[in-house]
Amino acid sequence: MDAELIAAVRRFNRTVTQRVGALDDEYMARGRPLAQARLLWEIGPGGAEVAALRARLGLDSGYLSRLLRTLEGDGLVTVGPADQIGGDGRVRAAALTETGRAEWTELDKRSDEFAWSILEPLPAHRRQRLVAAMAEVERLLVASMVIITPCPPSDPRARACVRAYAREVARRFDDGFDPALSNAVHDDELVPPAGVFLLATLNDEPVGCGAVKLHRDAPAEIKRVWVADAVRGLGLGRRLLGELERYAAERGWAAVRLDTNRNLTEAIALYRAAGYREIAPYNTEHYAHHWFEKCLAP
Amino acid sequence: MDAELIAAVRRFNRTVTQRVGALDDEYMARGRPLAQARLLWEIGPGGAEVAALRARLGLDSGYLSRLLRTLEGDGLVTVGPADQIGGDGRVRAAALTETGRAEWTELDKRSDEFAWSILEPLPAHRRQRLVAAMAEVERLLVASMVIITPCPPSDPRARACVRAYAREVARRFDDGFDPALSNAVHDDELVPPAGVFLLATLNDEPVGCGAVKLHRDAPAEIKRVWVADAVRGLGLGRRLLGELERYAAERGWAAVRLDTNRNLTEAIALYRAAGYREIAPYNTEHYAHHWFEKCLAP
DNA sequence: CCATATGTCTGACCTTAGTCAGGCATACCT
DNA sequence: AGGTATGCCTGACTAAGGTCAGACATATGG
Repeated sequence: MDAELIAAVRRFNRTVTQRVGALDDEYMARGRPLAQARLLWEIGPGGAEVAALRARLGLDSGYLSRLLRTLEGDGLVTVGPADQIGGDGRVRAAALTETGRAEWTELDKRSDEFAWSILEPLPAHRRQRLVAAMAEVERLLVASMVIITPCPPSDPRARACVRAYAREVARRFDDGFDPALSNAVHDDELVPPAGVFLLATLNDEPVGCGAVKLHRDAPAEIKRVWVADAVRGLGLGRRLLGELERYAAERGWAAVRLDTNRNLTEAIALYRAAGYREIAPYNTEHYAHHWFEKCLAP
Repeated sequence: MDAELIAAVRRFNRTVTQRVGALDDEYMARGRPLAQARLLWEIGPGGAEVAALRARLGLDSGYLSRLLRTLEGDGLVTVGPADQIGGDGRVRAAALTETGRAEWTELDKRSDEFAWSILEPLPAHRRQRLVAAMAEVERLLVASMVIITPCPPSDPRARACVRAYAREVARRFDDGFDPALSNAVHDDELVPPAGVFLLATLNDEPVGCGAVKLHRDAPAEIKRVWVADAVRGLGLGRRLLGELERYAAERGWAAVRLDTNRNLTEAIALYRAAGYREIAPYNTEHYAHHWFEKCLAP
């Protein structure tokens, strides 16, 4: 059965990604070297910083620089200091010239044409089905591309997640969210062996997090489970929860618990579905309305 | 609305074909140049003729030859005369050596691993959904990659289709199929301006056909609509029928008709669904039980 | 103000992918 | 038998993609 699933994925990789990918590249390139076309596309009408381009395209710094010089030579692009107020004087940004913008528009048009060439031979109802299936594949692949790793809570990406988490609860709690009123969590409580902070990333972008504190002589406590809007509904919350539970269980904790606010309804549903049962308050968290516990025994 | 469909296809191309395709290549290559890895894979444990490899991989004859020399030099492949009985002495075939077979097995394993790395992060029900959606995308993309073009009926690919058609009806008619008992169709009746033969190909492989005779002072007549097993259920029959009707309509014919055997139930269903109505016999075809006609007025 | 890190750039270099023209042997046609 | 087509091969060549070591200017931390 697993073998069948694997065979299906392989068939898909072969016929879809290889063939469609190659055709897409051809459409994109239109005579120009592919790397240049991709770069031009990535710069886009709004321009982009050189470092961002390097990260997005995964290119060597020297190689990218050379590609930019070529596009500059062809009059498609200008590279200059990225004059953001108070910005770093070393950082430079690429922008499209008039010609470059025209070229970009042409690429955009060709990309549309290619997409249409896939849809066009099909009757309307099959088009709908194809698009629906593509969207499903895309969503699930994105879900499978999310990577969860332990990460120090002081890491900038971890901080960004926690800030996003705070912003969200401030928006959703009935009375906003004032960190001073809430039980604080210190960084060192989320660093082994006291606990752990897990970061979820998609293409190196942080998209979710979760933490667990391993209390001495008490159940472990789960904190700060958060999932970015863009990747909700993909089961990431469930995965984070599972990883946190596993972390505690492997280190000998027999139960985990957590508190939550009544407005976080999806979170509450998630906890129930994951086998948590509601218990009496075990702390005095100002913003909590529900307390849950789950037994980790095997 | 069309724009939305196009946007969805573009998103799919970008995240799925680009990203997964690139990863797949990386897995495949494992240090070796990608072209070599692909070639090794394509040769396979059973070996392959050089010409077949060239066709499948779309490589230049000189380039392929050089790649084979490299693999030979690495002790992975042997190239020798393709000793099929009574075969062409110029044709040569590549086969894997012991080492080559081991390498091939390794590639196979890695391909499995890659597929599993996509499935693994997902819970079982999402895995099922992903595989189902992939299969759907694959089927519909295959459908959209079939190309229909006019083709002389004497073309070897056209002949192959007609032979496959004859084999199939011989198998399915109650009393077999003896061409001598059936109304013959001459090649020149299916060449413009007397008529046309349409060939459907998928990656240059013939996968279906259909023809129409433009009778003087009578409705056009559709013949030999056939679709290969591998691509049934993708709407190709309907597409062929549509193209044939269009061909006749554009040249001024107001109706098309055709005859068929009672055992070809899907064909009969197709004709009815496409707007054909059953009429009285208009010929004395020995194998026909039903006669259909469709009005082409706009 | 110094030492060190970072962002971008240039020059030198290499591999891979691919094209093209012609060569040689075998097959096919008349 | 001779002429032409075909299948595979070699040699010569080019472009594209990519790596690496520094150079240079601007931050950043003490």
